Amino acid sequence: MSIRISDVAQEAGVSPATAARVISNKGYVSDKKRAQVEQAIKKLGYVPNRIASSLRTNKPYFIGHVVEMPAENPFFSVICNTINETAEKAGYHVLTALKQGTQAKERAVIENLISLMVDAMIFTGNTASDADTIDWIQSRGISVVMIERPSYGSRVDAVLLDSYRGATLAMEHMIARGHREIGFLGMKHGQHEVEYQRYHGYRTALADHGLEPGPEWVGFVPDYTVEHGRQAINEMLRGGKIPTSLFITSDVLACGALQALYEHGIKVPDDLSIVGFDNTLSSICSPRLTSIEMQLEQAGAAAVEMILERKEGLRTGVKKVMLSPVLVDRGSVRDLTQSAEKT
Amino acid sequence: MSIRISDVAQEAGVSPATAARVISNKGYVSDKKRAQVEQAIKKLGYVPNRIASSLRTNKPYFIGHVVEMPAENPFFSVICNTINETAEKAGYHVLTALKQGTQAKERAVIENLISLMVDAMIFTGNTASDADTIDWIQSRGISVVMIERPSYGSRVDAVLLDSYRGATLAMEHMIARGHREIGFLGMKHGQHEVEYQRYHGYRTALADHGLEPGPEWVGFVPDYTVEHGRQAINEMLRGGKIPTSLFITSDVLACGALQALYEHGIKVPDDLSIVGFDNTLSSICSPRLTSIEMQLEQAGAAAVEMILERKEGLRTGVKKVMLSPVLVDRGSVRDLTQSAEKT
DNA sequence: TTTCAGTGTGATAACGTTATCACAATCAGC
DNA sequence: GCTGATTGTGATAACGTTATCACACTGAAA
Repeated sequence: MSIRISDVAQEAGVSPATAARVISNKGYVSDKKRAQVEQAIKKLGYVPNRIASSLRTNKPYFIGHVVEMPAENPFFSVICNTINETAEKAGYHVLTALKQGTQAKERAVIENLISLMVDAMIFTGNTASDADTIDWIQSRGISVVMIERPSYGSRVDAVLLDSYRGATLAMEHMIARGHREIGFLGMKHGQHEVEYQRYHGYRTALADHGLEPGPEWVGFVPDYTVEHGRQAINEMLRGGKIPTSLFITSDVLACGALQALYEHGIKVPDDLSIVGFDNTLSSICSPRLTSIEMQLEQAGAAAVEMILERKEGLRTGVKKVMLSPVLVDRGSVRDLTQSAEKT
Repeated sequence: MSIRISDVAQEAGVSPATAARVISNKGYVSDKKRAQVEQAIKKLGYVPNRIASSLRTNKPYFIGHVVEMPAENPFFSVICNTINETAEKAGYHVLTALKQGTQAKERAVIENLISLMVDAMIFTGNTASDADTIDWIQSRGISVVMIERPSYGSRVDAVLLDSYRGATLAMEHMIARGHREIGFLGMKHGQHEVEYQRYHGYRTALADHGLEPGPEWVGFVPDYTVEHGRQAINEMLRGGKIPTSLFITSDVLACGALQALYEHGIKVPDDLSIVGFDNTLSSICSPRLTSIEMQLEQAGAAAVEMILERKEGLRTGVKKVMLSPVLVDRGSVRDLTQSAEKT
């Protein structure tokens, strides 16, 4: 069924060793024999068997990627795409393992990847794995990179997205445009450091300007889904008085918010200004929203590059990369300073 | 570095063959030795090496998935998810290969998957590969399933989504609610059979009711993107008179359309009714749209099951599965018959 | 006691690749 | 014509697994 390197060698009238040298471009081969082998490869349609090669060399060129990918939220699929692209360029193949949340499940996924001999693993988003598991993986010579999972201390490489800075950018944007009544919609931050940073950035920015949010303008949801965003805003609207602007820490939530506002006939940005977060759906919804680009593409690429660095022996110490977010202005924040002049 | 089956055997005081029997649950092993081996596995943290196993058995339990996944359009990532899930349940691992469009690129991706010894390949969406390439893959004993790629005739298994029926459902929904002026926004259908079916369903439904669309109400875009949807509607609005409803053959396009309408202050469904297609973004946008659910989840699962059928020798002939779409009503079509009564 | 099926165990040889040898052959410099 | 480096080639042994033998041992039927 499958064509082996020895078939190629036979066809070309050389030894398997010589054929192997041609294929891997290593060692000395005369021009004549090289040409013979290349022709045989073409004729037989030979494709090297990477599985056998992996086994022999102990270098499968596999990177495992553990991630949860909700269909509704493109946040993670963006990272998936860049990881794949960057890895492919370096000759690695990405084994994406979609986990389902629980710790036991994640353990199974990790064992699966180990059984496939992965050179490295990337973990994206929230995890249930404890530090012992991470140690166990690393003890097998598998390098580990965490994306947006800051809680493992100094034992692993990590790519971090500066959520605090992101929140600050959003707030500065709104405050500079004259907003003083700024609401917040985000995710409950129990152990979620990242979520806390977004809220913390919000409160700090307000405090820096001597502002305090009305308590009815701050909402927390258990999860980033459209439906939660919708419900939260509906509840806020039931309260009566609304702020002049809202900082929403996820575009998915913001989409839900826009639905509720649409139903109530509240225009964005005329009646209410909004800044979203992560810049994933903000160019899809209507109206398009000003949002915080968290550099997801760079994050995926950076993770892969950190792995390559280690593989090539360029680095042994632990490295943390912190990416700086950028505000993408799509005009969903009304300029109150201008309109005040006009009236 | 890695713990081998022989290490487990030594720890348990048995031969590697016996340890292998315990691990693979095949052949006779006494309860006593089984217990010893199981304990040794636990103690050493042994994880079987699937690469070696694949090589030996010639059954890697890999399914390759060739697909293009634009970040903006969740259509394909939904299919990815179910393929992964279904395959994982059957003990297969999915190698997702993101292709970049050109024929040469797709060929490289296919060779890559062959080198990984995949048991089967799934192709989703438009491809550049010709029939020869598909024959070549199959000649290596690799089974092939096409999702939403109808043009290969009778040589390969395929999962088809009934676009014509989907269009019919959308049209019946609008016509039943009294709409007679129904516009169309879709993709150019050069060789794209699927796209043609959607347009064909639209025209046929109209004709069945003795209707003809105003020519300025029919738009074609080169690609399913938000921006194209937006531009197309902007152009339609420039024409002046608009229809009472629009059938848009992709939710991504519909999202762009909603942006244009929002900017012009045209309310959905009060001023204009819309039915979307594929039901991917229609619960995210505002307002939420009535859309045609194309059964993407079932499609992915069906593709995997067709592969399993073949592997288990339950089938040798070519099989085509046609999935029937369903309309999901989210109220984005105004009932003109009722409002006529009211006035 | 012999026979035979069933139960239990270990040695061994592959799967397709590649790293490491060993050994020629060539050619320059003395 | 000898040394030593460079160039070129093939045999061979692994990588970790598992399928196939071969060979025991048990208990029951003849």
